[in-house]
Amino acid sequence: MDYQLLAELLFPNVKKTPADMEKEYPPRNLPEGAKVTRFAPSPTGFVHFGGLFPATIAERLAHQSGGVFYLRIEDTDAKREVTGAAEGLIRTLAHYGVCFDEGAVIGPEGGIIDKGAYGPYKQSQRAAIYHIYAKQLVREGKAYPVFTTQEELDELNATDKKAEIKARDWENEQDSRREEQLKQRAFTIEEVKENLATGNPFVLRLLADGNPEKKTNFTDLVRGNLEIPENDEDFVLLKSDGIPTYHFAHAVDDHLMGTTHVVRGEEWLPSVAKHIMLFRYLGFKLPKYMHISQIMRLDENGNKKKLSKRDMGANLDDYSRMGYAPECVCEYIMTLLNSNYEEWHMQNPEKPYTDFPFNIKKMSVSGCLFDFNKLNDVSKNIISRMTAEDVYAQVTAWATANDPAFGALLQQYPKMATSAFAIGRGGKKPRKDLATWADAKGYMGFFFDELFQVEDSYEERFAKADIKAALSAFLKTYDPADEMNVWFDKIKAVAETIGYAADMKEYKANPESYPGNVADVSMFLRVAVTGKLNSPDMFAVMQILGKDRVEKRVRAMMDTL
RNA sequence: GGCCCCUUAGUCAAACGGUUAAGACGUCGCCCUCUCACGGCGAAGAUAUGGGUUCGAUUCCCGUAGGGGUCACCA
Repeated sequence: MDYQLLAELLFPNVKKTPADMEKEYPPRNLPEGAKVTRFAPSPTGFVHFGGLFPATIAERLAHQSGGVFYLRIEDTDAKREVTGAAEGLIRTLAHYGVCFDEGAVIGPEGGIIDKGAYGPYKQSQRAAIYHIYAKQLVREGKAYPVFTTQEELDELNATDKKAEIKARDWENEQDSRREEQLKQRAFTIEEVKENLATGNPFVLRLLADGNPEKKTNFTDLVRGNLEIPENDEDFVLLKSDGIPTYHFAHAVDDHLMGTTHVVRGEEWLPSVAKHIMLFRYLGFKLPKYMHISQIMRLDENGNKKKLSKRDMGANLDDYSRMGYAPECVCEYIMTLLNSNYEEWHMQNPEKPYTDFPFNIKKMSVSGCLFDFNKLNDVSKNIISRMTAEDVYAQVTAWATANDPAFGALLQQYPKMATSAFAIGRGGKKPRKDLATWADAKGYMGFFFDELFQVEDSYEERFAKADIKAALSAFLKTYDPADEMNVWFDKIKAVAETIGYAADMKEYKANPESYPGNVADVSMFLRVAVTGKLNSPDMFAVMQILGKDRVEKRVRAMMDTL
């Protein structure tokens, strides 16, 4: 077989050589030890929560080492591409603090443009580059074409690949596949000419020289030394539309763009043998690989399952909608990525997570389960350390987008709302009431007359007459100018006037001697004023609500008794 | 089904041959307390399993089971 001729027949328009490309993409001028990493999503929809893991790791590795972190859009499958997905993806990642030094960015008029000298960063714009290497492989007898007629191709495209794969008979597949492969390898130049003349499309396949009985050693930075069988599959390099598959694009792009560390999901682990072979065929240096475990969820049988598209919390944007602050999600991810993060954070509570010395060696190999409890805990801690002004601003921004009526109230009464958020804030032991901005409404919505309603009711063991008497007595002595101690002494006095214990210790010593105590009286007031059995400090609440509101609500409650 | 990866409490995880097997979240109890939240103290709760190697195994090796991934002209 004349491979030189074959290469010319297949790629008549390709004039450049790999050597030309090396000149166009010179090695990066970076300090010793600097890592070049990338995030390379395909624009098929939203950013998956699981995608934030490799993205965060890649970002940390690059920026901690003084290297480069870039974004490459892997849009090689036109069928699955969703318009606008790439832009959405960039925006979402930026929201989570994942920012790129180079690569695809949103242009001034929208759309994706390039930034950096190693582009284009959209694979659909790199077809000519891939063809240079494809031609080279053909020339060296390492790749060959397989033709199909247009009708066959249409038929192929019409089938549901996913369903087809599921229905496959794996047990008997092996031999027939091998046979088919050998048949496809045997062809003549004349046949190629004929096919080209009739305009039949072809895919370019790699001529695999591996023996799956033999194992290659491979070192993964998180998983350690692995033994993997050599590749013997003539996998597709170029699809019939001339666009490369992931494998081929990965090799060419990561080589040309100077990627030193490939961070990707563990679903790529079985493909590593293919990549090792491809890099060898192309004469490229193999980058270092890190295969990250998937994030899991629990299915209805209690088994771990990959967090998939449909699942709650799979879409990163869901967290914004649920009212989680991005830094809370990021910090939660850090706790999963490096288990010593929490310890570090306790010692450095004021430092941002980007100051944490992220360490590959501390990464866990097994896939972890998503835990909302932990996220909420992390989140409550972060929010508890924010100022009331910040909380007000964030809650207002969230509510304006997600709960407009509530948002409008927050904007209408900024002072009252901020004061409400200030209760128990600051100091060594701040309250931890909010895990999400969405929690705010339930926590302090009662401050607004527009939202106030009596949600909880009194226990039946309390005589309505007692409650009414207590509320009435309270109104007689209530003075908003009182200090807290004076205020509370008055509550105690109210308790006494209706025969309830004013002193809790005394009450606990002889609970049977009293129908109730001062805590119960406080509860009568609390329900009247906040509509709930639980609320922040009553004194602070009344201070913020003001005399008119307090009295109005207490009177309204008395009318219902 | 083949191949690959994984396996310490409900969850996330320390312990890189010798510990009473850390810690955090969650759960429960007690204390503080005008409720809740916070905080303090405490409790329950784990090395999947069977064999080796070793004076000694959570740790090393082999088998078994379970879980996950993958086997496209998808990434």
